[in-house]
Amino acid sequence: MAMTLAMQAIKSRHKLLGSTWFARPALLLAPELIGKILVRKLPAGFQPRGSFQAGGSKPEASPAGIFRYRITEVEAYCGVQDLGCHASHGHTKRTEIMFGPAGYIYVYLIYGMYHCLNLVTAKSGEAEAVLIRSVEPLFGTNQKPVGPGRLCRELNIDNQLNCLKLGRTSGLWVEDDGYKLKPGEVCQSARRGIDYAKDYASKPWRFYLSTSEFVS
DNA sequence: GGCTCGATCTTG
DNA sequence: AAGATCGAGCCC
Repeated sequence: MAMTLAMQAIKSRHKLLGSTWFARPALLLAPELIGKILVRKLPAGFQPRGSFQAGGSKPEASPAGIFRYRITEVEAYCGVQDLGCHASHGHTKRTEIMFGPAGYIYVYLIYGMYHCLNLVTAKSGEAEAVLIRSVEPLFGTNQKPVGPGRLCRELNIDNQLNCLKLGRTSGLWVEDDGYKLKPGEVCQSARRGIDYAKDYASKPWRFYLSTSEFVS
């Protein structure tokens, strides 16, 4: 399919968000990630399982293999003092990436069968990250990649991406297309699945788009 | 080396 | 409501 002028215009407005953008506290960054675009470049032959060409039933054949998703739900994990954060146990092999500079990918295996995608934020030594919980596909699809485990399965995200830097090289990055949220559209709640985190379990550090169906 | 448990999802 | 499934973290 030929690239139209309108498509190019929209594409050129997309701004790749780099390390500097991510080098802020997770609590500030998490709500700002809502409405941004998660971009996944899949290897040749791979594609999201439910994708299809708009108006048809055939799988989408994107030559570039690039798929975009609006981020609809995230959680902030805020360093060693946050008992819900993996880094609360200090420097370990698994959490070392969180102590590093912002803009890196932290993927871990959960329950032996699912992966969770996190983006490292804040400055080196702070061990903060944002968990991407749900996204809304910006292309035709039958799948609803709702929930962190299903999201990673849909986007083919696993340990191979762990510790890589966000960007075209790793095949995973974040863009800002200028999409503006309405005031009050981002809601907050307690984070999921961290009952063990004592007084941090009830912190309202989950952020989600109240107007989206793509929320877990 | 062995034990425990989890930032989940599916099935019944 | 419970099972799948495996590696990190921790304690021998």
